[in-house]
Amino acid sequence: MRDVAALAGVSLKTVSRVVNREPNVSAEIVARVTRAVERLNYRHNVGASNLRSRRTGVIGALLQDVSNSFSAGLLRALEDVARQRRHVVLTASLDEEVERERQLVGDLVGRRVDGLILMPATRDHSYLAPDLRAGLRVVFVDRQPHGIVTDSVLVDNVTGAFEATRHLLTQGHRRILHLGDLATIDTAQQRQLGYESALRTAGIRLDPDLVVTGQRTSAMGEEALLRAFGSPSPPTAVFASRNTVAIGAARALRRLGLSHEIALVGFDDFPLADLLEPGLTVVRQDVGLIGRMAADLLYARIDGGTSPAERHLVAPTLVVRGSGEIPPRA
Amino acid sequence: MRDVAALAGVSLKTVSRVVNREPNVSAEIVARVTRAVERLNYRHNVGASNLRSRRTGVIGALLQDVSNSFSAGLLRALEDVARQRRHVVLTASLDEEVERERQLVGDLVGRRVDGLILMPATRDHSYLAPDLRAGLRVVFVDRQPHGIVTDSVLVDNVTGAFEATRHLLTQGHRRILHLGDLATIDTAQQRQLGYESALRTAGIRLDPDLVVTGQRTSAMGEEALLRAFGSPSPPTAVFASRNTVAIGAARALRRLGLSHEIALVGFDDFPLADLLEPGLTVVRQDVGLIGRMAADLLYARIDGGTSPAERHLVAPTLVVRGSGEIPPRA
DNA sequence: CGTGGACGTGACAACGGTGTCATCCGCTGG
DNA sequence: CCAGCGGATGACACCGTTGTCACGTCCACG
Repeated sequence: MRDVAALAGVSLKTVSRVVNREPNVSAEIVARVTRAVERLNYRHNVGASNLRSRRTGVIGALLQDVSNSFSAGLLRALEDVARQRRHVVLTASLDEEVERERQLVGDLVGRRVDGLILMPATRDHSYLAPDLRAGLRVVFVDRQPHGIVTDSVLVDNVTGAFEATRHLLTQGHRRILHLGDLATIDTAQQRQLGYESALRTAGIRLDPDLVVTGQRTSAMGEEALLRAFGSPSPPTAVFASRNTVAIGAARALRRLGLSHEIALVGFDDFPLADLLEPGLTVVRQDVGLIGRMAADLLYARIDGGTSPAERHLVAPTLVVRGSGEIPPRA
Repeated sequence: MRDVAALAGVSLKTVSRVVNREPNVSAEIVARVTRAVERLNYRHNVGASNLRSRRTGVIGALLQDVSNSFSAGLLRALEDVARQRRHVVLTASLDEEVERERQLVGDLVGRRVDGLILMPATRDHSYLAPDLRAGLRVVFVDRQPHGIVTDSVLVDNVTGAFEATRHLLTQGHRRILHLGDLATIDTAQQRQLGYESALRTAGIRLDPDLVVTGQRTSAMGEEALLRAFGSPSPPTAVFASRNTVAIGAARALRRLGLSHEIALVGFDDFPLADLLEPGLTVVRQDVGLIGRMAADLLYARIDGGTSPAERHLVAPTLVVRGSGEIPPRA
């Protein structure tokens, strides 16, 4: 920058003005500085600039796993909102690891991100309190904040799971297997709640053998389903509480030759669910919408918004495609 | 930091030493400083630190679209390598937009990223030359650098497409529809080359009506396929040069009730391809491997490596699942 | 014709750290 | 006994910008 100033015959401050497109610089000087910038291949140092001006133009996104279609879709939506502000996004995957979340939050705060989108792996978020007090803006996505008060965008998992289960009950199913995620995860608990509540509403006693938790990967889902069908009184329908697990379940049913005999409903849509045979009936969460809402909340804070923390609940919708409409075997 | 130093009764420099875990600080002082850091909720300002120490611990990843499974998988692999260095990743999607690439590269360079992974949207990369001369490290992924010399990790698209096409020819197909991506994209050209070369090798004249380019989305692929099957002499097999397009093609075949009559091979695997009916035969690129190789190349440079630019070619593999093994109709 | 205000520009001190070097101390070895 | 050396600590300049304020010029207005 010093060189640019020298070449253009102006002061550092004037170069700064031109580079930042500040008003009240004469057209001739703008031209001279611009020429010098190009001649010298000058690259404005954003980091140094941030140091003085106290905003980095970076938002952080700590998601579950960016290679999963849910997180990836969310990231993309965040990016699109950020781009309009000429902001940029720092991402990382937490993989449900508590320690990693702590460490990455610390890192991003140290980098003075302007805001943070968090899909937490932890259950207790009070560790964020000091940073929040110091002005950190955080929006939780998909999972509730515990122990602190901050904005969040959540999916109504209870209702979604309730609807999914009721849909199966309506077809006449009475033995519905629930393949649940890690019991420590907020959303997994809520989905199980919805499942149980639907059964209760229908006057059906919960069979603990029909609830399997701790399912994460498609391989686990596949195995769990095979196991359930090895039992003396197998279920006639399956409710998988996660996209990967639903995929595993579909794969297992295929192996057993039961794709058209056993009903299956998944939580969370994914590309191609419509192309399976039968098409997979799912509860869909609108990732694009969720991402945009979260980003909008965050930017409202960044713009100085100071209203009480908001909690937005997005309603999932049941997408009927065939797999969930199979009646129980005679 | 000043406050921490005061509370601990040491100099700024000593706080800096403790925070950076430098050796040769007495255990007692480390303890005192650490206590002060905690008491004051001090957060080390990474940006300020970078200013003096000239490395940011950030790498940039400019990909095609982070919500696409290929880019997302790549990103995840990059992230994993970066994490081992305690580095962090700035990501953005280019959507094949030339101007966006220019702008984002400029932004990331301005932010002084330690290195850049680029899956370019542009065809001419000479605009990077000044930055390269100034020390920027860039590794190209999936697409070749043009007009500059730098590391790259590419997939052998010609061979992949050749194999895919030959596979169809082996089943006896003679009229193979090729659904290609934008003709401006490197990989799309190569795939078309592989397709043509396989036909030539088999002694078959290229029918220009059987080559459709400019296909990007699944909707476009679906439509293009329907159009092709509206013609008087429809193809008996389809080679789709992109995952989204293959999905669209599969959807169209389903609509036409031809899933089991017309052979289909796609380029680029995706989750669930095995669960379609019939399973989708694809040419698979190992995203995890590609990502890791790219990151390793980048870090070799960041570590000071100064060998001539390397060009790595990853061989794709044909994954046989059923859709590609359908013989032509009698 | 004097004065006040808008405009264009620059000097200077931050921003929050770290590299460099000097200083002091205790210990080793000739 | 002392030169010499390595370990622990601090002073200070500097990293590349921008906020603040001061200054000079020009013009409009009473």
